Amino acid sequence: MNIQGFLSHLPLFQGLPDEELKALSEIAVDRPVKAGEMIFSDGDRAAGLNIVSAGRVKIFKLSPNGKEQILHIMGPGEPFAEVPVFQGGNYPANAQAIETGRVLFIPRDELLKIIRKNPALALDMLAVLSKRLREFAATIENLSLRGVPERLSAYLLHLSDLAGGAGEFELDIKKGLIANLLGTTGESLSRVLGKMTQSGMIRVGGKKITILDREALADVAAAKQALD
Amino acid sequence: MNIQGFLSHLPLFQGLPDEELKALSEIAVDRPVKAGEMIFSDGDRAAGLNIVSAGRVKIFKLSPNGKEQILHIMGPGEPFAEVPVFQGGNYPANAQAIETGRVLFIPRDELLKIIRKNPALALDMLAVLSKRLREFAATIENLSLRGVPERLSAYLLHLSDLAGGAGEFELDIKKGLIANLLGTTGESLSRVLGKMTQSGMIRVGGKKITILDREALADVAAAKQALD
DNA sequence: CCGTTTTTTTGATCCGGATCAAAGAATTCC
DNA sequence: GGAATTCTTTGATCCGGATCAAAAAAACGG
Repeated sequence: MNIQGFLSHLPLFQGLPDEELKALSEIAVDRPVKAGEMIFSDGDRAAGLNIVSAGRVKIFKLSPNGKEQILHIMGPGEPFAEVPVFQGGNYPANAQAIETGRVLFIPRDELLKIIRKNPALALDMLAVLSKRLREFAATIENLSLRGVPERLSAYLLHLSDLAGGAGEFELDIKKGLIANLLGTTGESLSRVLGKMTQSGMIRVGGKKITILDREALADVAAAKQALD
Repeated sequence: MNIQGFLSHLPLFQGLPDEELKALSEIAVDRPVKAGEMIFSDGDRAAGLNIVSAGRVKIFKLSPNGKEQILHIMGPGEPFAEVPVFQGGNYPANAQAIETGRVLFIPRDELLKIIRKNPALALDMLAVLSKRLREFAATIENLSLRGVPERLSAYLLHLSDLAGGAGEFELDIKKGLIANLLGTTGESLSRVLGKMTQSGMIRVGGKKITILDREALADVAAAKQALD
């Protein structure tokens, strides 16, 4: 498919003149990635902006002993690794495809050139980074100040919201990944889901989650009510 | 003192034409804050950018039961609360003066207007936000993947670096605050400092820290060596 | 400078959640 | 569609670090 067409639909590039889009699309490279393939590693020298064009990508940190903390899971249309574009230096985390897909790459210099000429694009990028900062602040708050039950119930409520407030929805990724995203382990996640089921807040059937008592779940998320 | 002069020395506003600086300084408000005074609270509607002009300010999150996680400690010349400038909405955390000082405030609309006209300023802001994202990513990594001894030794080595690599330096803030910045408690911090002293890595005299075995401390920071 | 308040240290205990191990489900892939 | 791999659950145990309590040390204010 056509790169320029793809770029023109991204929120990030709204309002960018066609000629700039064309310039971008001519230097952009859209490469296929296989599920499990590393896209870059923490500390690698960074040369530009990446955008998921198909599939999904996880951005994560690893501990010396192999524990993983996922920072983001990016889907089609989402840019990642913006930081080194504006700061130079190297990638601050690892990126790996969790599904077979494609990743588009735009070299740093070209992008900066176009940003310098288009203040609107600069403001869009500022908004993107601001959004990431808010998400990171929430993650820090979760890790430091909240327990696993709080984080998980908030996550489930969030998924429900994404599904239009539906009482029934599918987990978007496998449970082990959710655990690493929430800063816990698969085992703990499984146990907490079990407790939520026992206390009648949810029903779990494989990847399908049914919220039975949204009120109670919200109370757990807000630490107003303990599980168990 | 003169606001325009102050602004003109900030890295953020380097290269901004005098006329723009003048415009900014005319709408900026520099107000005194007392030690312990709240500057804004999490969730407050945000109306502009803040910059510490004297003293120090802590940016932090609170848990329902009062535990505090410090996100940043900002000193003179450092901007804070940039996020809502580009995203709108409300402040994502609390800000409180930890020393008597002054805080300068620039209304959002004016700042945006000037950024739109000055791409260089936009790129500077992008670099500032990128730096914050790197710091947050490091904080998430610390909280999720590293223990208190790792975080504390890295923090001490960092302070030593700031002091030009000196083997002896002063803690810049009181120990309870360091604990909250590292995501732990005063008690735990005290115990870890005790162990580091026992094993001969450092000497502690009130706020004065002497690094006796930098090598060992670096190994603890990298989780290559356990304490105890 | 002395009494008061705030910080820091030390000790004892407790708890959430990680880890280890193994069984049970669900996917994947010829 | 059946064997193999990968995920998830469940059970038992362990450990880092929080919490509670109280003493000791510093910092502060009059």
